[in-house]
Amino acid sequence: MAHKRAATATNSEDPYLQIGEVAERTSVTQRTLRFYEEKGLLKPPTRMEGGFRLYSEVDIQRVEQIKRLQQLLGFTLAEIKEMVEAEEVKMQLRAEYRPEAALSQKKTQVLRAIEVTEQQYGLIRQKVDALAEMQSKLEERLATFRGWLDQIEEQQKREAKTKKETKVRTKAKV
Amino acid sequence: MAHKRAATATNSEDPYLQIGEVAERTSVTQRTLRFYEEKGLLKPPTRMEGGFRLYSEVDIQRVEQIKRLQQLLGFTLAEIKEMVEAEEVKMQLRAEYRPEAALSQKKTQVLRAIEVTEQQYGLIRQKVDALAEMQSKLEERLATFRGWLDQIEEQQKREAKTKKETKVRTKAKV
DNA sequence: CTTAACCTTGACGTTGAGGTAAATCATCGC
DNA sequence: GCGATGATTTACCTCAACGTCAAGGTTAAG
Repeated sequence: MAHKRAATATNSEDPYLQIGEVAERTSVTQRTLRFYEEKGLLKPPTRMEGGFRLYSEVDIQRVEQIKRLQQLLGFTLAEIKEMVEAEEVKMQLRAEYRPEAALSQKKTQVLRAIEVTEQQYGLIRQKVDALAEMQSKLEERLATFRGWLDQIEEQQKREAKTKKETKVRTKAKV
Repeated sequence: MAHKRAATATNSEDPYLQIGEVAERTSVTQRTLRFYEEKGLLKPPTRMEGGFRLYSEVDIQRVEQIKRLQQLLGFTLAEIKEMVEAEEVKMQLRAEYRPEAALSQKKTQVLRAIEVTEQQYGLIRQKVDALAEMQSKLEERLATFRGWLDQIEEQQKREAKTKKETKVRTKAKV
């Protein structure tokens, strides 16, 4: 909390971030960041002479992506690593996309990228489908419950009017 | 594999299943079944005198539900336990839904069930939304890649015709 | 009755995803 | 140059979600 070391450690171009800042901004611990690096989920960041890690905005994006994949979608870190590597392939592709390269070679790269992306797409679709099904089941349930509730409330009204005993007939498939 | 003990252990009404059968049919290990029981995810099944567990079809359904929640949605067993307990509430509700009960009491129960279900619904919606976003991003990507591919292929055709050197201009936002 | 195939409980092992602690080095403000 | 704060590594700890023996009881077939 004390002496805020400027976000830019070397006063060069990009605002480089130290591990503490990154941890704070992404809400993961420093340990986790090092762990991800260890496991190949984050590429080893540049360092300053002292050995301190210097992260970029891109790294932050990646951490956030990892968190989403993990928390919302339940991927394991191993799976995420694969996806991240695929991402890497795409990035490389983009970086190396120079007209000078042989066309056939570029074609191969693009094809590869398409393949990888399609695979990811398939995975996500599967999950979406499964979720959609659960969702509709829950909707059905809710409808049933609400129906019951209506009947009960109507029944209550009627009961308030006539003190006579009445039988409720509200049995439905849940 | 040898002497197939009949699926019905006691020759009473329902076809009760032993743990081995259940394991096979649900593709989880016996250990996992006992583990789930230990953790309260499966209610303790009935036993025969020897102590052998006797499962019902309902138990199988539940195991499959657990698997879906776990694998497709990345819920932890603890979370699943909560959901399963909520499910239990609903089942109880259904079972106890007799006209004899006080109306106000029934109303409370139904309200509770609705609340629980709505919470689950919200959880699922969150995930669906997040997934939908990733999905559309991937679609965008695929479109971009396919565009590149088209350009490359056209380029190749042109190159085949004229041996003249040509510069490709295909830089897009990924 | 024996025996193979199941089942029981229990205890310890493993893997994934980190947390915590200790000892040392680096930086910054002064 | 000093001291506080923060970073680095190394090492061990934890919790979840099972796997894997171990030691013995149960059941059906022959």
